[in-house]
Amino acid sequence: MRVSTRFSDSVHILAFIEIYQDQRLSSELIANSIETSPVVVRRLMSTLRESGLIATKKGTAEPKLSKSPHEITLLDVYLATERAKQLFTLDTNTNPDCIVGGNIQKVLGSYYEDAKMAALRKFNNVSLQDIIETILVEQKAKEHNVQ
Amino acid sequence: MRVSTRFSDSVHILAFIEIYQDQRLSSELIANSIETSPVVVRRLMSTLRESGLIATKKGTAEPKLSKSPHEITLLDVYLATERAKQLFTLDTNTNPDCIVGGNIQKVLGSYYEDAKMAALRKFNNVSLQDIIETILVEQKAKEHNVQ
DNA sequence: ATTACTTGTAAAATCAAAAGTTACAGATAT
DNA sequence: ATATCTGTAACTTTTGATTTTACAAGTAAT
Repeated sequence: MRVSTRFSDSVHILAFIEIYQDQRLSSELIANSIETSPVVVRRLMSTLRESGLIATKKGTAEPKLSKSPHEITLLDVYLATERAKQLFTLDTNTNPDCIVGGNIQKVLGSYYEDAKMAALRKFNNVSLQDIIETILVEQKAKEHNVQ
Repeated sequence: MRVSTRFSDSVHILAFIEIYQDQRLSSELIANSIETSPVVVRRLMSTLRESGLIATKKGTAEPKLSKSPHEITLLDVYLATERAKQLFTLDTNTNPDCIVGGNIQKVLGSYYEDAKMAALRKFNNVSLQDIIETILVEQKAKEHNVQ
C-alpha cells in the first residue's frame, strides 16, 4: 500500500499554525506548504480537532492550537493520527495447530510492544516547541549559508 | 498498501527451522505453519540466505541456520527483511520555499531516527533463542491449561 | 441579503507496496 | 527415470492510503 504520511503532515500543520498564527490560515495555504490538496489538510485537521490539539471554526480560516506548543508532544500527534496502529506488524493468520504458528503471535507481539514503547517514549520527550525552534534554527542556518 | 508481514514471517521461519531441525523442512511444510504459499516462504528464505542467516541447498528440503540461535537477534532479522525501510515515514514532498516545508523533513527525520534507533536497540537485545524458548513455554502453558 | 470564500464530509477514483499465483528451469535422491 | 524440491521471474490480486470531485452549510464584508 501507500505509505502513510499523516503523522508527518499533522506535525507540519501544527508547526505551520503556530509559526503563521498571525496570518489567514486557510486549508489551501497550508496545503500549499505540504504540497497536497486542501481536502487532505482539512481531513487531518478534523482528526487533530477530535483529539483536542487544535480548535477550528467552520467557515473561517482561523485554526488555533488548543494548548501551548510546549505542552504538545510528538506522541500526542502520533496517537492522534495513527491511533492503535501496529508499528511492527504481526502476521495474524498463522496455523494454530502448529507449535510455532500457535504461539508466535503472542510471543513476538510482546517484543514488538516493547520496541514500540521505546520509540513512543522518545516521542513523548519531544514537544512541538522543540520542532518549531529547530525548524527556525535550520532556516537561519540555511539563510546564513546563502550569503 | 498491504501491511508487510515479512519480518514476522521470517522470524517464524527461523524458529521453525530450529525447532523442527530433525524433520524434512520443505517450503510447503513451513508454508503450512505460516498459512501462506510455498513460494512466499522460498522468497523470504532467499532473503535470509542472502543475509547469511540460513544455508539452503537447491533441490533438498534441508535448510539450516548459519549461526546459533543465541547469535541471531531480532535486529538481524529486521535488517535482513526490512532493510533501510523508514519506520516512521516522512512526507518527502513538501514545499521547499516555505520555512516549514523547507526544513521539516530534516528536523522531523532526526527525531524519527532517534525513535527508530530506540526500537531497534530493543530488537538487538532479543535472540532467536529467546523467541524459541518463550514459544515452547507458551506451548507448555497451553497444554497445561487443557488438562 | 447577496457575494465570495471557507470549512467539514462523504463518496469515488487512483496509487503503490506487498502478498498470492502460475510457471518452469535446474538440482537432488532414491 | 521418476518424483520431489528449490529458486526465480512474471503476472494478478489485495488493500490501506492518498487524491479528487462534489456539495451542504457557516462567515464576513460590502
